Amino acid sequence: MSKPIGKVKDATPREAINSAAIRLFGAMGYNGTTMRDIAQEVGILAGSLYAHIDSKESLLAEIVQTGIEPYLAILRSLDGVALSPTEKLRAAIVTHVKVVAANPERTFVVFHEWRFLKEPYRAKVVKMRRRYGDGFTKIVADGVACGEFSSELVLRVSVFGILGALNWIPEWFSPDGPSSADEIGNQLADALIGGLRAPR
Amino acid sequence: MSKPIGKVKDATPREAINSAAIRLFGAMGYNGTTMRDIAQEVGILAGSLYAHIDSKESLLAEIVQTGIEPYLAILRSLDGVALSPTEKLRAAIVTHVKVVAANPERTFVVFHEWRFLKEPYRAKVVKMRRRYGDGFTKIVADGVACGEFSSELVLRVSVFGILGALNWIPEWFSPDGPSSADEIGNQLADALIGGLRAPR
DNA sequence: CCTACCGATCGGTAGG
DNA sequence: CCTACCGATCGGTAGG
Repeated sequence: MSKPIGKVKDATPREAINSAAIRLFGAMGYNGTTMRDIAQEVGILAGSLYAHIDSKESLLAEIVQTGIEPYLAILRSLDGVALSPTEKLRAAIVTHVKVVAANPERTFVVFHEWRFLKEPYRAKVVKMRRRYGDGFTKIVADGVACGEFSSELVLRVSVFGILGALNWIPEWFSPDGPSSADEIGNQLADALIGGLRAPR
Repeated sequence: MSKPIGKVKDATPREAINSAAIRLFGAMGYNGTTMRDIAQEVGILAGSLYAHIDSKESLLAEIVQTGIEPYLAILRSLDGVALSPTEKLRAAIVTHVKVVAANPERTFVVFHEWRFLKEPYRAKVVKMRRRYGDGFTKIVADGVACGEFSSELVLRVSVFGILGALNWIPEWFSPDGPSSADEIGNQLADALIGGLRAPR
């Protein structure tokens, strides 16, 4: 009945190292994971890792960059498609969740550990993240006032949606930004409560 | 014109250590910060820190626990108050954002670094986090189908709200959970797109 | 709060 | 992929 937790499809040593690193970076953080931890998970000695990778940081960089790719692919697949902004936004959200679900651990590393990359890598990742945010911005901007709306309340997801939006605030909030905390709070409340309204 | 970045109100050595640790844990992560980093920021030597704190981990624990407190206070202040669920949810969201704005760095540490705490501390923090989530759940459950709805679109905040909800998914998603990725995606889309609907 | 230091462990390498 | 090891740095302590 218990699922065979698997490195099942780690065909190459490099793949085994990648998936071990994803697991460990996710569970203990990049800086909390040692090369010896990774080596043990793979079943080799620490020094032997360097036959397959250049450095710990390049390993993280590869995981993060490859991990963002499918998200950027979502936007590419929707670009120029004949859908209303509402339909596009729904498609982007639904597909995003599917990509998360296909590999939650990798995604966790992508969104939490990228910031420990140093400069050659960091700039590249920052650009990719910005491109993703810009894609959503464009869809929303395109559809400021069109389409239909229907809300089916589902408690669990709604609450996680609210908490996600709230807990993400420290990632983008700036005291020097254009909106006060009060304005932001009310705008978020509008956006999030809107989704909870029962259809009449 | 440049603001005086200040440890201005670090009256005691312990307060200076706390605020230095908050800055550094936020910028470089708990495991990426050394006691020597903190000591340097405070202006003393590493060993001298231990005249004021017990350990690196207890320092993080104190920051995280104290940092969650004002969030739990939001729920306490709303408990038993005569407001509709819609009003309560708005109040909770708005106040949450104000607490973030009052100390974004501390909040960043609270939501990102708590997971590096080990067991005596960790259980306590997990319980506090759960209590906060439960508070929102109760408000939402209380108001499943009542109140009015009005949406004022503000691009920036809406997009960050959407990305926050999405980027938070890996924190709670489980392949063994009650909903498929597709169900979750559509429920999130309902909730988030609802807030973008132009009022008619 | 400093001097002086500790055992442990880190990322990484040379040379097979 | 292993043996054997490196310089650096880690969290923390003893004794003032």
